[in-house]
Amino acid sequence: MNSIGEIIRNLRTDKQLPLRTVAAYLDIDQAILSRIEHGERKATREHIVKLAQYFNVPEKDLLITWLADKVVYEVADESVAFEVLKVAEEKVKYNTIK
Amino acid sequence: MNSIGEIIRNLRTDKQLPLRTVAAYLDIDQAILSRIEHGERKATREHIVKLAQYFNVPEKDLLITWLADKVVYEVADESVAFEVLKVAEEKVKYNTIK
DNA sequence: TCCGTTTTGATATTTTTTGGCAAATGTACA
DNA sequence: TGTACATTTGCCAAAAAATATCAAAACGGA
Repeated sequence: MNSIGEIIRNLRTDKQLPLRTVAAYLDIDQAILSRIEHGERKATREHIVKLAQYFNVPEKDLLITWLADKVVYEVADESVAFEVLKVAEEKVKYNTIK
Repeated sequence: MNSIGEIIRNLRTDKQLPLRTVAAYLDIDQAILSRIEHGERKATREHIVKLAQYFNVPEKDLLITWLADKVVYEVADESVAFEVLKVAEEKVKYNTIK
């Protein structure tokens, strides 16, 4: 169960690219990309989209992981985390029907 | 499937209390409470805790609804919303084991 | 040790969140 | 309609959080 940061790092290191190169492509400081890979910063949606293109992986997959991480971040440290997600699911279902 | 705002409003109107009174208890402007009830503002965790005490309802229930709304807000408008929540669930499970 | 890469600290900047005030609007009722 | 009270809304200010930048420190292989 990899975090979005771990996935990005794997994609990058598999191609043996330095932070500098990928960061340049994203037009951000390499320090930021380093922090994103470590989960200390959140990537933006644009970053995710660009990375999917850059590494030629399905954008959808990357977006799902990215969003899931954001959701987990919201409920982390909550003892009721699981219940919250269940309720959220019902709400999403309900909203899509309407 | 009521939103946290609707629940708060129901609790308040059931007791026939004006915004002013409840807002004073929360130590916020009544305008803010009005917006919270309409979902235009997010309540803080403290607000939720105080409201549970004030209306004598289980804090846990209110917190779950509050958090679920926040989660739904994160993934709303996402076609992959449901998948995101499923992935988030697995991540939460995985984290609690660790 | 040297060199390229990565991480981290300090700080600046921007964005988001939160709140307050006052005016406008709504509502019930004499 | 007029009045009293409740609610909503627009606009702005303050506080908090997120984000970016730079430079220096730390790391790791040759």
